[in-house]
Amino acid sequence: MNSIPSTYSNNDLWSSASYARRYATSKPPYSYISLIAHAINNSPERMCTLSQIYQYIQDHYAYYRQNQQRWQNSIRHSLSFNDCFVKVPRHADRPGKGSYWTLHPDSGNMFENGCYLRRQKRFKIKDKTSSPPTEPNLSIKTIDSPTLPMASSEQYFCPYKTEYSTQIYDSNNNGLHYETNHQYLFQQILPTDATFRLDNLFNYYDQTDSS
DNA sequence: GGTTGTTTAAGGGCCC
DNA sequence: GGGCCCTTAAACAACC
Repeated sequence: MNSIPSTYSNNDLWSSASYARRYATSKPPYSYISLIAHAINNSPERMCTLSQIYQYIQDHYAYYRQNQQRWQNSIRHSLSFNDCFVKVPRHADRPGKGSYWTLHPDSGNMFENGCYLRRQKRFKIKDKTSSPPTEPNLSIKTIDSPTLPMASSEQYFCPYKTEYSTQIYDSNNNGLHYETNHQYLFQQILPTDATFRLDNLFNYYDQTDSS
């Protein structure tokens, strides 16, 4: 990885065409986890499909327009392997391939030490079957729904799907029977939420391909 | 058949 | 040195 010359400020870093050409194809100093997180955070609904994550990374970093099979496999592995990424089922109104991916609300700022290549500590969910975690700046909304509602004006996070049985009396058939239902718990992100902002640090790299 | 998602394994690098 | 994190590769299943 080529280092950034100290003679350049962030503002004029990419104003040099030759510099941009030289560094646009070098590997960005971010781990796949930070790239995925940034793609998610920069999406309007703070959730992305896998293909949207691919697209975001390729759009912003020329380096990832090559050897796609290699890094895309790594992206998929990162999404599955890391608890900080949560899979969100597609809404029935939005048919298509693959689920949406979002950040676990408790993952917070995983790169608060300023290093985007290696986290201080990997985020892990202690007990995946327990109730959703809470944070002071989050409010919990409980919605009875078999599918995930996609609200455009509100941000929903973290679909904790639970299954429960309801006792139903049907006089026409055999009386009592049980019906299995699903319920989702959502964490709604309030406007004051400011977790995981990588914007500043990503700024100069985001400009690489606009040249 | 291609894409998506999961899992396992190995190797390199960083930190205590 | 050991533990942890990250990357890469690969195999496989499920889905569209």
